[in-house]
Amino acid sequence: MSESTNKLYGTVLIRAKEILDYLLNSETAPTLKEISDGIGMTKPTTLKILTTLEALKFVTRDENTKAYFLDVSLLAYGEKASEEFDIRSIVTPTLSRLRDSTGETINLGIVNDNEIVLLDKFESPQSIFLKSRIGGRMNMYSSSMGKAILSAYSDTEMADYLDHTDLKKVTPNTITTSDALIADLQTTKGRGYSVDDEENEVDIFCVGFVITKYQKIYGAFSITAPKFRMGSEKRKKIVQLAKEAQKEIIDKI
Amino acid sequence: MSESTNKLYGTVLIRAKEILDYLLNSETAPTLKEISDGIGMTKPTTLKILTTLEALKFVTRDENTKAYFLDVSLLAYGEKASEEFDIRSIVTPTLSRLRDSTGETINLGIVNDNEIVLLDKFESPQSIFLKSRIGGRMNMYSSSMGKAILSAYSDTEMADYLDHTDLKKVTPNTITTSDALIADLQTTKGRGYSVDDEENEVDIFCVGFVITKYQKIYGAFSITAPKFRMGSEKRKKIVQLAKEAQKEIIDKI
DNA sequence: CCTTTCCGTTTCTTATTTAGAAATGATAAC
DNA sequence: GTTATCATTTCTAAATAAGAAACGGAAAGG
Repeated sequence: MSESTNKLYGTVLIRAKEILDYLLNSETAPTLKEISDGIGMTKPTTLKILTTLEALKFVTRDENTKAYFLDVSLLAYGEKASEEFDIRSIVTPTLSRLRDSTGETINLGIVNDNEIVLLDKFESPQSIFLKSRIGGRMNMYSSSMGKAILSAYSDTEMADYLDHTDLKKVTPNTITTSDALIADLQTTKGRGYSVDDEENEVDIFCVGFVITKYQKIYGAFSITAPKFRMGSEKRKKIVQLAKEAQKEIIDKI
Repeated sequence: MSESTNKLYGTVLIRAKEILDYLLNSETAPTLKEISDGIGMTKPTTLKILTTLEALKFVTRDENTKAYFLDVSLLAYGEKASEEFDIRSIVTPTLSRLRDSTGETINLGIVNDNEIVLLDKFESPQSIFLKSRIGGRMNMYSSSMGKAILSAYSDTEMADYLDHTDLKKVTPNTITTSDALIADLQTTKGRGYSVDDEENEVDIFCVGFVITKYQKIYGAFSITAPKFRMGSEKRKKIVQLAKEAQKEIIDKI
């Protein structure tokens, strides 16, 4: 999974990223000690990096509790980055209507570094899963958006993907062998959409649709719901609506 | 405007941020030379930092053109950061309805480091301004959201704000003296909303409403439109709708 | 009210890392 | 096929970083 073991320039930069990632994955704002313990750096070093990160507006510190958290200044970078792939402006009206017509949550994702990055979501009024966050990542092999995209991959691309990926179990239903995955993708291709039946998260059922035109893969969208709300009648209806949405989107590209 | 001139730790980190900012403000993906010239660093140093940033998934490089751009991985940090101020979940349904009832673009902003950061926007179907981007920043003194918030500041807070801010002209209409600004804020307070009459961007007229409860200021929202669509009749109607939205939001906090 | 403990912060010095001039490749332009 | 332009590598003096240790200050415990 890694090629060049050349030592990287910018030790401080690498450590700073470790800190940012630690903050990203913290439920509550951590203190210096928590951070330095958490990543195994000494307190002085951690403090110095944090102080600089604060001066650069990457993190903020609560003066009272002395706890650190990510600064909203970071928003700008991510938004700019996602503009490059501006599927969003094309896709938003359609997916927003699809949310209304299905009553379920719609996700929009793109591939980044062999994973799916959640680019946008259109939440159903009845949903209260905050599990996923814009910018969040998930496996391709265990998610409906990922499998929708994989089903559009060439053999070479697929081989390369498998080469760089461990099919680790995420839930009891996760597909963990290349053969099973390839078979599933074959079915997906025939059916025109992918199915994630509690493979990424227990109790959650998704169907995924790839956004592709003239061989180019732009991304995928999915409809997510708790399994009990995805009986076969409902699912049939949702798939129907989603296929129309997919067609509409592809026409607009 | 700066207090401690203590030298900062983490030279590379500071330079890395310069590069990220350069990418943030580039219209098109720049090459190594453009970046190094643009920020006045030597090519070897710039290249080394960029290589590390690429390894850390902060930037991506187009293999063909060798141009760099920000990586979507950055999305996650900003989104996490903005969760801290989760006005958004409270405010979204109301503002989205306000967009529909007014037919104009609604912005949601918070204060960060004496500036307004655009946290979300609800775009009118008829709008094609891409001027503003989520995460983008604007002056408090020249924007309706900023002035709405300033009008809720105490005298001490206001003095501190003025102390840290240069009232620079952004457009011919920008307010550039403390006295004029204070007078405008007085009017704003009486009226219950702020007005930005081409003070931040020519041809653009906005009204701004602060979101505050029990002395705490959560943020502000604004309605933005090209000036020709903001005649006094329309404006009256919009203000009416917005005041209802403001009330509804504050009740939900 | 004193003692202890627990963090955050500062100091200091060796070891590591960096910065950039110069040289070298690679590619495109002429 | 020569030149120009940009990307990349090499190398080493000079700048920076890392962490042990000591310090400070606030809160907890007796």
